[in-house]
Amino acid sequence: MAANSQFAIAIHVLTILAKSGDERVKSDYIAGSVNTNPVVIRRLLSNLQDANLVVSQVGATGGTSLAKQPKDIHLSEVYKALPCGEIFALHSKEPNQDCPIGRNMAAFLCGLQKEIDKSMEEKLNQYTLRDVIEKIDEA
Amino acid sequence: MAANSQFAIAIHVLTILAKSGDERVKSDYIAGSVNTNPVVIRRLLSNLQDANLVVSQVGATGGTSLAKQPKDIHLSEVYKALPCGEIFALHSKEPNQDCPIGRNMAAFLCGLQKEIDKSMEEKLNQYTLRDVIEKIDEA
DNA sequence: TAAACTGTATCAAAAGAGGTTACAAAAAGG
DNA sequence: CCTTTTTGTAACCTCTTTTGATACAGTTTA
Repeated sequence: MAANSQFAIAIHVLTILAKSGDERVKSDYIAGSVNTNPVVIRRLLSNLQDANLVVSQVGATGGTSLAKQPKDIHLSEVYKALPCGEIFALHSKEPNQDCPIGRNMAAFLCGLQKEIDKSMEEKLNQYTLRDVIEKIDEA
Repeated sequence: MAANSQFAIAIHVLTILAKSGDERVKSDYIAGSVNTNPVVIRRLLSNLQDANLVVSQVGATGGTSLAKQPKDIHLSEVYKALPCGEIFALHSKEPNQDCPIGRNMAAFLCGLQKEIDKSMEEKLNQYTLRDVIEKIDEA
């Protein structure tokens, strides 16, 4: 499949919004920087809006701006706002339940998945959008 | 996409091999427990073999067994043995290089990706195949 | 009322994963 | 040395997911 790049694009989009301060930014402009279609951006913004990270306004002079200060937007929030799947998938077909190993495998893997998710979330929680901007500015 | 479940299946397969000790196990048998096609299993075993986790033998009476003790197989090794993609993908199309944000985005994301990969690896390194077997046995 | 947006539905295109068949090569056993 | 069994791999198909694109309704401003 085309790999899921929504997290990467979300960081990009939020950085643009942060740089624009209170000014509303149009999906058309963002699409130009990200190099994709405006609808792709609006779809993504819709998710970010559901998570209260951005605010959009419809109509002429409409557009989107951040809902909070960059220092208050943790990358973990961004990740959670998106419909990303799990780190690794469980079996696509259920294992053979006649086999004692197959029978208990799913529960174990599910627990491991949760643990990894948690450690990833902790990692992403160490960074805010402000950190991202600083790193990009010094580059 | 059909999400990548190779890691999950790899753990399953290795657990079967561990339980079989020195006895060689045929891909047909493993496929039965995992509930998939033998070729899918052989493809996966090929990766595990490249990483020196298992040993296969061709020919009649052939099959596969572990290359080391379960206690010496860390889940991080299993993960690294597989051609899994990154945790999150970068932009599918390169961002607009005329935009200063787009220009520096890739480098930042790439670094973040590496950091997360590392913390995931550390997590997986805490478990060995023996731990898996113990957890499954007590279930 | 016209123009400029967002929000969404719908469809097409591209890529990846998993399943299947087929067959060469290797080993074992008569 | 021939038959059987099994791995290793290539080739192909299908299904699913993601992304890109078009279209259009609804909203806001002027």
